[in-house]
Amino acid sequence: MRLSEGVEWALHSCVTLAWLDAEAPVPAAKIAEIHDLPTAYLTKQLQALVRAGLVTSSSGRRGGFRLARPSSAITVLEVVDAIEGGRAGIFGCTELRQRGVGRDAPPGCFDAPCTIAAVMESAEQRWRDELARHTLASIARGIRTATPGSDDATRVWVRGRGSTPTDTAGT
Amino acid sequence: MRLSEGVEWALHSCVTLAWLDAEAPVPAAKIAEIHDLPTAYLTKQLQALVRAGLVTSSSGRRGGFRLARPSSAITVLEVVDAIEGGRAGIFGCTELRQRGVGRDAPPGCFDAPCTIAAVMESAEQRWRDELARHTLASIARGIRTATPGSDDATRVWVRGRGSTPTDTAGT
DNA sequence: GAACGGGTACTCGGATAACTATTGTCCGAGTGACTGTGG
DNA sequence: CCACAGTCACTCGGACAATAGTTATCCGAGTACCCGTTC
Repeated sequence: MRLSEGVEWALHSCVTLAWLDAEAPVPAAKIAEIHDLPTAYLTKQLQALVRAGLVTSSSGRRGGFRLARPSSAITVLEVVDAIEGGRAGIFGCTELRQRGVGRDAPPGCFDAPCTIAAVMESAEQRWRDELARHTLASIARGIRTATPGSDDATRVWVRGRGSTPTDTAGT
Repeated sequence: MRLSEGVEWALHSCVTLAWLDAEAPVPAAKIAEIHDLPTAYLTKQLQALVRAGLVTSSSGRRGGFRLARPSSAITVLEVVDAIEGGRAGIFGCTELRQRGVGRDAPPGCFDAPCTIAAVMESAEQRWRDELARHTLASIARGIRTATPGSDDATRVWVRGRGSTPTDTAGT
C-alpha cells in the first residue's frame, strides 16, 4: 500500500513543464537532469502521461514534452490516475461474504453492496475529492509562495545549461 | 497502489470475531473455513492484528482469537494500519525538490514542507479520517441491516460444524 | 469419591519458498533541423 | 541570392532484465484439556 514513486516524479515534472513549456517542448533528458533522475525510467512515466492525454510529445531534433492543457485545467488526481493506470480502486472487494458460510445464504441477500467495501469506497472517494481540488497551477503557486523565484531559477538554470548549438556557436 | 488483500480478510475476520467471541475464542482454522480462505496465510494476518493489540490470542486446546476491545472501540483505520504495518504514509516524499536544480538554491528555501507532499498528505488525512469514523460495530450493524440474521446464521453454522468432541460424542 | 500426574491433541508463531508488481535499462524507429549543392 | 535534396543528430517509444514486496506454505514450540492412576 504505497503510491508508486513515479507519481512524485510525474508531479514534479508536470510543475516543471508548467514553468517551461511556454518557450519550447522540454526533452525528457532535460527534465531528468533538473530533478537528478534516471532519464529512461522518467520517460516511462511521461509516456503514461501522454497516454492519459495530459501532456503531448513531439519527436525530432527540437522535440520534447509539453502540457496538453493549461496547468489550471490539470488536477493532481488526473496525474495520479495516469501513473497508477487508472485502477478501479484502492480496495478490491472480492465478495468474500459470498464464500464459505455465505454460500448457504438465500438468494437476494447480496443485492446491496458489501458494507466493508462501501466504507473503503467512501474513504477513497474523500481521498480522490481532495486530490481533484488541487491543480498543477495551484501547486505551482504554492511552490512559488514557499520559495519565491524558483520558477525563474529553473528557467535560468535550463537556459544556462542549454545545449542549443546556436548559443554555443555564438561566442 | 493497491491495498493488501489481507486487509479485506482481516476486516471480515474481525466482524466474525465480533459476532462469535462472546462465546469462546475462535481458532484461525474456523475463521478460515467460514470465509473459505487458506488457514496459514490468514493466521499471518491475525498475528498482525495481535501485534497491533486489536485482538488477543490464546493457545492450547480451546485456544483461538478474540477481540481485545469492544467492537465499538476498534476503528477500520486501526485494522488497516495493523495489516499495512502502520506505514508512514501513502505518498513517500523523497524531497525531489532538493536534488538537481534544487542544489543551487540558497539555504532556508526548504524550511516549509514540500507543496506536493502537503497536498498528498492532506488527501491521505481525509482518507484516514473517513476510515476512523467507522468501527467494527458500525460495520457489523450495516451488515445486519443489509442481510438480517447473518450473525445468527454464522453462529449456527459454526456450531453445526462444531468439532467439539463432547457434542459429537453425545449422539 | 477426589486429587494428581502423564499423555495427547490442538493451538499459535515464526521461518521458509513461489509469485507478482514495481523499478530500472537498453536499443530501434521516426522526425525535424542543418548543410551543401544547384539553379 | 533562393530553393531543394540529402544527411545527420536528436527525440520518443516499446521491448527486455533486476529487484522488492506481496502471497502462500510448512513445520516447530507451547498449552490446556482429558484420561488413567493413586490415595
